[in-house]
Amino acid sequence: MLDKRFILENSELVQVNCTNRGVKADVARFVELENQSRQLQQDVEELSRQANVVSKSIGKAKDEAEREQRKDEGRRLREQKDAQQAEMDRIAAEAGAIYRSMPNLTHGDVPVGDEACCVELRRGKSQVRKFGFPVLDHVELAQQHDLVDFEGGARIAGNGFYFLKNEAALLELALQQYAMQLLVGEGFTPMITPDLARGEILQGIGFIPRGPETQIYSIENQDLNLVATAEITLGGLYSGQVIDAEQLPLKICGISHCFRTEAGAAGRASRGLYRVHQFTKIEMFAFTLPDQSEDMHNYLCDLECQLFDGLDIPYRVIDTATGDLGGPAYRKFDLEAWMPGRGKSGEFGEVTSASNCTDYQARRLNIRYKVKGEKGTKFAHTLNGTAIAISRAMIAILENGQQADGSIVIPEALQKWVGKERIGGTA
RNA sequence: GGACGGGUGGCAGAGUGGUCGAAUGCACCGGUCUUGAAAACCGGCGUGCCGCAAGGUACCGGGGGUUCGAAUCCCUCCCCGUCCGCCA
Repeated sequence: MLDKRFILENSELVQVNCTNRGVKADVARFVELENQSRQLQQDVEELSRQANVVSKSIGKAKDEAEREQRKDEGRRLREQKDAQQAEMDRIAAEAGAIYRSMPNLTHGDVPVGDEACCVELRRGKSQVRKFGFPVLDHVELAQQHDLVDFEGGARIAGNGFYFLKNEAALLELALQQYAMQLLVGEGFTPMITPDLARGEILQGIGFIPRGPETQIYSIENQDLNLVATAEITLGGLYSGQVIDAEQLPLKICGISHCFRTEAGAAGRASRGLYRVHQFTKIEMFAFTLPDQSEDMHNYLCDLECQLFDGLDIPYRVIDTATGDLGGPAYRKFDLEAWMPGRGKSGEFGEVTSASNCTDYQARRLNIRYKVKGEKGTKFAHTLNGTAIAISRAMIAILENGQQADGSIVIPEALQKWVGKERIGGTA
């Protein structure tokens, strides 16, 4: 959420930002309602004050008659207050709906426009390979080497679920180790998080549990939801907390399973492991002071590059355009890995994303920091970035590693955990 | 899952219907004393919102209720502890 005072003082700017980001929010209407609500708030407080004065005088009343008369007066004042309050609540509810729909502000360098306007910032170290043989996609490779059981997954949980098998199962664990080791070395606190979270936490991060549009699986009869990312649990971990400023920036990385209904998504682009209902993800999360978040954002992106360079996977980094940004993000960098088997002759496919959410999530989740010796508290900045989303990384590894003899070379960095250099072949 | 006991400021902990945003201690900040430090003493010290300010208002785990008035009484949910049951 944005700072309300900022919206009131910069309503045109906020309206333009909403438009750029493809959000229909009537900022002028919000300002009108907010001003009305504030006026009513003052009236309510004045009536409360009067009623409080009356209440306090009752204890000191000299006789029963006076007490009764004061009680009547108090009752009358509280009734007036309640009426004003009801009016205020009604207006505040309408204002709140608009307020909650407003996306975060946007970094000045972010390209304005839709997906086509996204800007490529850089490329990874590894070059896109030229294959001297017919390229297979990861589904075919997995079938050849018995790595993924899609039919079994469908039988027990439905389309979009799968069993990782043989080297693929070992690859998942290897990728977890690989990412966690690197991040721990960078000073991140490693965590394994709950896979379920309360609705309130999901909403604070910016997800909408339940309802017709939801991407979230929910537990029946309980306020629990399967998480779509560890961003939810890691960000939620500090909800309602006040952090000492000296402790910032705070860097944590967490492994969770991620569950997504992916309603409406289908087709060749989501074949195989690309768009699934469950996968494992290692996520980076950071809490920072406001003036640290931009550097942290670049740092998280650098780490993602380091991770994929270390796997010898070609990729490009994209500065996501305004129309493609989610509500909480101030700026978002995506890593798109080269997937040789994707599309007609290979395509880039999103494997990670790093977002700077500035104080947008912190305001919703009430995550603040306090500077020693200074009065009051301020909202921290939050950032999140994918370290490794296993299923997508798996696609890139299998497809980029395939050889003319049908074997698949395992990236050197993972070999010690998988226990071999290649999958299949004569070696 | 069942029974009981709890949830109060950074921490500990008093407060069971009004004079309570809340005693006291510790921690923290400023000062006196001291060559310096410690100790001692003096003063300050929660958060949000409205307001230039004075001040007002709200907040004692969350939500709702009773009452002129709720940290205090009632309902409900969440969490923590102890015991019992079950169990990787």
